[in-house]
Amino acid sequence: MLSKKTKYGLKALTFIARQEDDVPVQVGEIAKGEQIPQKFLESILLTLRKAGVLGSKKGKYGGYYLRHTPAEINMADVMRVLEGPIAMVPCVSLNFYEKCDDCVDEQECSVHKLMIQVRDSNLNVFKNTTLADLSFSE
Amino acid sequence: MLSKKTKYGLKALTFIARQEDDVPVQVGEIAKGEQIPQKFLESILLTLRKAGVLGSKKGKYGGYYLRHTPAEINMADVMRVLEGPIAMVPCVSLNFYEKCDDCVDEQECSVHKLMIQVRDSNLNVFKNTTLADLSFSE
DNA sequence: TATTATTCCTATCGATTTAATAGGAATTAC
DNA sequence: GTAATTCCTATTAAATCGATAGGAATAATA
Repeated sequence: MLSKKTKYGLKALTFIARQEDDVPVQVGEIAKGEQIPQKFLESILLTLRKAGVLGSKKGKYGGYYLRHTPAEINMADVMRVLEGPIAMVPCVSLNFYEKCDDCVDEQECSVHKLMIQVRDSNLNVFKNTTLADLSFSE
Repeated sequence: MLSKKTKYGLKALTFIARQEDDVPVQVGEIAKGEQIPQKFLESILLTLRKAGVLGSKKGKYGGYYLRHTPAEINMADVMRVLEGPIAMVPCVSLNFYEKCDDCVDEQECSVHKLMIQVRDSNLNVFKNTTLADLSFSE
């Protein structure tokens, strides 16, 4: 299951990407527009900012803005920030690899074999989908 | 993350598929061979039996066996039994569709767009991978 | 028929994760 | 100096996960 955190995060990014103006978008505005609990959204946007996806302006009339153009923001990066590793098991993760305790021969492990394929297939989707693809009708 | 339930279930299926003989395989044997808590494995194999993937023989010298040949068992079916719906959100699930509460226009929803692609890509992998692919070296 | 070994079933438990809330500090525009 | 906003930390309630416990039902075999 996709976490609410990721769902909200994606919606918020889309909301910001769809803004015409160049002024920062406020959390309250996004929360209202996308039906997201404001305090929860605050923490999510904070995470995205710390990861370098969003920038922020503090104080009155502050808010969040994209650090790059929507077409430059790919879902592999975003998903890693919001949802964690793309691989379903650590033993096939490119960025967070960990050996299984139990597994004797990784190459012979059926789970490993299957999850390698799932990882590749998902990575392909995420890498080739940008925030622009999600934000604008084609 | 892949649940332990699914991981153990896949390993157990592979273990059974690799058996030469035609005699039922006992839970204890699989648990020992694959380092899986026996009681936990019991409940998993029960689930697989109720779903029609495995058959069982009760009583002394009983155990579990595949209801079909490994080449006939595809991962889409197995994953749905063990891990639940393949889609990451109900609004893109083919077998368990549910409308989002919040979402006004499904076609315009960024999450929807992305998750459709993920579903298709995963489904493609799962449908085209059989237990035989996972169980035997090529 | 008694014994033994196995699947089958239900219930429970502890730990972890998730989703959300609370309260206020720090910062900035005006 | 005031109002509005992001930023930070802590807490909580509910759900899920992984595992365990105990025993009923069933079947082989001596």
